[in-house]
Amino acid sequence: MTIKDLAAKTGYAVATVSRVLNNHPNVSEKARTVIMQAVEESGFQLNANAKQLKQQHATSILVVVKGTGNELFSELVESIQSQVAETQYPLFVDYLDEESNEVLRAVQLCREKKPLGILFLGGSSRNFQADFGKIDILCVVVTNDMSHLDFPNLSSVAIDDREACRCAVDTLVRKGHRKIVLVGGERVISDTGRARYEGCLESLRAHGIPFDEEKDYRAVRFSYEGGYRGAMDLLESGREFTALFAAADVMAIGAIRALRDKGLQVPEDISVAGFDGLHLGSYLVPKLSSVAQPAQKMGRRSVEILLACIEDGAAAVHETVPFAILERGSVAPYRE
Amino acid sequence: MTIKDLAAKTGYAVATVSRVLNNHPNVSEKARTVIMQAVEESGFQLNANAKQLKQQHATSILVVVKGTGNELFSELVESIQSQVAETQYPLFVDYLDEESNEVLRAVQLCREKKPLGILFLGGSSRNFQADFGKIDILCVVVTNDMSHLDFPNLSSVAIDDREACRCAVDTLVRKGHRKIVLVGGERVISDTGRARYEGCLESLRAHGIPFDEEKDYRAVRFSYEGGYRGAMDLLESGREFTALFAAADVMAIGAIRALRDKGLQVPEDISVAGFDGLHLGSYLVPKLSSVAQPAQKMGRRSVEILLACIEDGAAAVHETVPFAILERGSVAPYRE
DNA sequence: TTGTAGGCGTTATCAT
DNA sequence: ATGATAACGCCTACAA
Repeated sequence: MTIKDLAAKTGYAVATVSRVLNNHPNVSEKARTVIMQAVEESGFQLNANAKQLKQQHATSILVVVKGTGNELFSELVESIQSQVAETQYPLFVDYLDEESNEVLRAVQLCREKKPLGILFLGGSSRNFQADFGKIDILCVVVTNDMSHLDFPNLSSVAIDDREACRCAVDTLVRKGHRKIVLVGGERVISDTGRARYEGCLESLRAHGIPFDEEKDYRAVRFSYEGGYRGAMDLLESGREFTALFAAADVMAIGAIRALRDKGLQVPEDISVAGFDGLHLGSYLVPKLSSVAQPAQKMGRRSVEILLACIEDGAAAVHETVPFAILERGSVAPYRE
Repeated sequence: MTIKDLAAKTGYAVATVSRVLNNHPNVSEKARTVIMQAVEESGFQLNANAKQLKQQHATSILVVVKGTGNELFSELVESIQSQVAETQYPLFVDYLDEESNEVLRAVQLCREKKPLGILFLGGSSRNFQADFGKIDILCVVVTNDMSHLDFPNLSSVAIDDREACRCAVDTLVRKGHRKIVLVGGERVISDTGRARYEGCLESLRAHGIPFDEEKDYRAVRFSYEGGYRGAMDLLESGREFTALFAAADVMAIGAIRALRDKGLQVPEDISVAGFDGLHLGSYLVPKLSSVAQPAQKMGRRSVEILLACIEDGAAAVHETVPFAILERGSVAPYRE
């Protein structure tokens, strides 16, 4: 079934059928009615390949997600999906593992699908620096700030990771903790890892709390296993501490498991705080103290920004959204 | 850049260029070398739209995932991705929310992308019954058994949910529990919900343990919140029990939170077991007893089956893969 | 082994 | 307001 068949069936020309199908002006009420009815009856659908071949680009929006099985990204995807569903644009989601280069992947996807725009969930500024020049469509990266990059077609929306970590560690200090250790990301590789590390250090420094990178920090992967290993390593190094801050909730969960495996109670013996504010955290025992990234809001804003750029030619923006400190059961005041 | 440009550049005709690009026979070594080099240089890529428009179908494989943020499915997707990456076929992943009709979505995707085959992660037999007839390409559903459906182009690979639940409840009984309550899925809507429920009942019945659906069962959504509500409801009904079986790990996690909110300890006061065997479970405190679905294996088999059907014209099969009972800390022997 | 040419389903330009 | 028709980039008989 093609528009040719539809034309034959209704007695109109293909051009008219095409006009109706695309809501173009300059079609009589009558033609519209007749043709639409034929469309209903036959369940006809335009051939996307032919359409895109002709138009040289799709009307779709792409989401490139870096890392499968990331709960924060899942929430983000859901938010984005419901947001985009209200528009006319089809949405495609593409998942890569954490190690892949999201920008190179996007370059490829652009050639293949010629989408209107791309939403990146996560991304490394190193990759963008190197290869984003090859991309000429509108993009926004969510979750990582890219304001230092200055591409005219690249926006970003994120929380201030550094500031958020500063606040998170502040709460630990405010509760009396002075021996604090950190489990975080690889600072050289991960922008997020670096920003969060620096935020933590700022707080520590501001409070005059000594910190020895060698002894008090472990760089691991953003996973349960990473958190477990990092904490275990710290524990077995013999370093003493009363609080552990993990740069992600999944790491915090792994760390708690490690503490328990060493016979320590959370938060009685050691306080633990995480980062991300996953829903999961509020179901754990004890509930996980964390820093909430507003997934709903970030998803919504990223779509709004992208659409503004696409539809109204708005300029790229770099938006910082507010985080929230979640003080819950896994952190207790320090007591002798 | 098109094959026409490539033809002009190399002095060959478009047909020859096309042949080289598609690995057709009947091209001279020389032509192949010259053209491939030009391709390398220019970074040329075929226009998928034109190709598919012409061929009337793509060479891609589609994964339709029912439910975002499902850790088991994430593991499955990863397994499938790495498996398919070794082949020539491009892979596309499409996510729907739990309520959408995956078959209707697939019908639409077939029209749009004309893929070679589809892998369904999750799916309701009701939807397949109603609309799978409209799909004429090869499919396999993973995680749900579809052997009762008898479509010649539909395979499935799954564990035996019923038997797995029977075994899981058996272990509870073997540990002395006689007052067991269940939090599961909506049996009318969800095949999985029903199969698991029935498996539990079989075990209970076999051991002569009384069970009152009204009082001992709560049907909820497959989520933390669902598990929380289900358990809370049971708790507040005043029903006495020593063990709770949840038809999914996420439900079990929610249930444990509810128990703790009521001042009960797991497993000291109440034992809890879940289902799915998520990695997360082994990091929780206490570690979650569960039934492991072999994500790696299911992913691998589903791809193997699909490729066998596509490439060798193999017949549809319905495969049952083994599950494993994970006995861990959240279940304790019953003691007076 | 290589080249020529028609057509896949659609949109858009130009007439009418 | 409607119709005829030329592309879009590719594949594939068919011809050479």
